[in-house]
Amino acid sequence: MAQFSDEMRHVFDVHRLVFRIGELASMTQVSARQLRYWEKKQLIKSREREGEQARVYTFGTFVQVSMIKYYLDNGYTLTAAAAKAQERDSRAKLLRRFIFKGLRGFAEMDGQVAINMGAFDDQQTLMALVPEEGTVTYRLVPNAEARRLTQDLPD
DNA sequence: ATTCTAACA
DNA sequence: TGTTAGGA
Repeated sequence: MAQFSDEMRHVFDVHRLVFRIGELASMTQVSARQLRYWEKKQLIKSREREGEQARVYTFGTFVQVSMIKYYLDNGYTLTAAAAKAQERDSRAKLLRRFIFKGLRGFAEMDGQVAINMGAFDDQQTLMALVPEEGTVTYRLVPNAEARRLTQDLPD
């Protein structure tokens, strides 16, 4: 069993899932022309291979392009679609932080238990105020204040 | 075979 | 945005 895991580990390493422009184009139904154009508009990124000139895209970019394509197909302009995709990505990252470490940070705000949900942006942290009964509310506080208020739970 | 940039019948 | 030229 351990041997299977060792041998198959590389299969699940997303860092190995990189694509060239033709592959990404067929995967997402977004033309190579569009991919180059979107990159020029700073909507997506590609990294260069050492010694090569051909673009290399990561799995994350594949997801990003897929999202932009989705919103594009639903009537959004390119710029708006990219913004939507970025927003979705931010929410996903926030949710992931919450799932993996959000429950470790607790604080008390206004006499209520609050969960530190992680950095919302460069300056603010999202706190979820959880009353004993009723609706959970959310508040953005400066990162420094969130750090001061939050008490990490022991492992 | 595939990708690159620049340019447009 | 598509497509094509001309080079790597």
